[in-house]
Amino acid sequence: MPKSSSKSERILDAAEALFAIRGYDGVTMRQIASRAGVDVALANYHFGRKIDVFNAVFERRADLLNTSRLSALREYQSDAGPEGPSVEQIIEAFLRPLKMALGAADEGWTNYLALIAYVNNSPVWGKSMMSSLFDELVSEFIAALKQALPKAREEDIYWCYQNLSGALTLTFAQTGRIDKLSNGKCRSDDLEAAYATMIPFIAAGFTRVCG
Amino acid sequence: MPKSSSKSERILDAAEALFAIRGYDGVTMRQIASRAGVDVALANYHFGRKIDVFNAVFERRADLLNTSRLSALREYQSDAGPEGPSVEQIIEAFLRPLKMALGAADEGWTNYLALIAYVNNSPVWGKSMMSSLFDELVSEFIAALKQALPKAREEDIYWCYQNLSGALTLTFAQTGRIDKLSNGKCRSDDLEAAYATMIPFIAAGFTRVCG
DNA sequence: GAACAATTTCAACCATTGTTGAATTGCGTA
DNA sequence: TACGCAATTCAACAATGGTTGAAATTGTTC
Repeated sequence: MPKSSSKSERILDAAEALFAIRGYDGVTMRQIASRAGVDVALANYHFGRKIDVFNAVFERRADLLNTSRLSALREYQSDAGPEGPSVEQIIEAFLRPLKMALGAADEGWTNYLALIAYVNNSPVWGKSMMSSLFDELVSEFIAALKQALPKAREEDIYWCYQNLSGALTLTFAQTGRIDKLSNGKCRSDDLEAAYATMIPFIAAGFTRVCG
Repeated sequence: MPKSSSKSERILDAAEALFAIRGYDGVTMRQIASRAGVDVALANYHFGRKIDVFNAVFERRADLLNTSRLSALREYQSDAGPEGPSVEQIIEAFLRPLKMALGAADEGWTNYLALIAYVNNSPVWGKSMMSSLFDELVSEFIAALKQALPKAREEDIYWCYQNLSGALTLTFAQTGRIDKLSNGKCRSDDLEAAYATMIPFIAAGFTRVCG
């Protein structure tokens, strides 16, 4: 909420934070406006209808996230020989930008990732919204995984990717809340630990199923 | 929608199906009543406020699910020696009842699992609602995993469980929708395949991280 | 069958919602 | 300074939301 950012961006920030927590239908235009410190009608003026605000929020950071992930993958690819990067490296490239995003002081990225979790887990728009923005990138990673796991059946790779996607999604959704089960030993927002555990976990799964 | 079931149960069925797809705020009492073929006021009469309808739906099948999962685990435990069941067996016990539920002709269980996915992924009530109904059972499985992985650090087991939970959650959320990415090769509702892949995938992850 | 309770419907209330059109302000430019 | 356009606010509408009290129906008990 720095005063430097424009009102139109403050609206997106507010919408992002609210949608991420309460979902599309759990948020009203008035709540967004109130949090942004603007009039109710302003969101309509800038973006159109409520669903357009939601889409604007969802698309705002997508490109940045995609290029960030892709460049991490490309780095590994140019460092590797003709056999391409390892499974572990590919997974790490897929997760690294997110870790950095969560490490940032700005909590906007945290909210955005929680929003992605909400969308990805939503039976209604889940598939279509995610596909339109992230399929291209995901295909890139799938291709890299195929190369790293030449013996794998294609379906197995997709099922494994779904496991990866699910693990990520739940982690994003819960960042910032304390895990009761572990008596506070694991904080959901301790992304460092989650990240460190997830990479070998997922890589081992891929290797076992597709190796 | 068999006529045999009482109106109060028809309300729960309708609410279950709708909440699972559109979430709590995306469903109106009138939609529930309409789908159940009853008057709007009847849901209030039977259950109280809207949130109480939601809770009633969420709690209705929880016990059955818990006992089903637990008995699968107990079976493996009594068949195993003093070292207890293997990681793979424990995971399988955790998933098997769900597979059976999804194989049932009744689509009520499918809806219920999608609802669990919605709740578990919700930053708002996720942790608290899941804990109140499933923590006891999960602790049982965690204990079994500890025994099967004696060298594991406790936090690692919890982080691995979170990966398992996330993979499951996403699968439940998407049952019935077609996966675009794989060009229809993987149908999200092909639980047989998802199930077959997930067990070795998750087991390998646990073994690698906690072995 | 009468009395009584549980169930179900009917009708309506009031608060809130997304959205809009008109009015107001802010600001760069001729 | 006056004009023009974008940005912003104000006020309000029509629709829909959850909820409720009273009436009507059904079921149970004596």
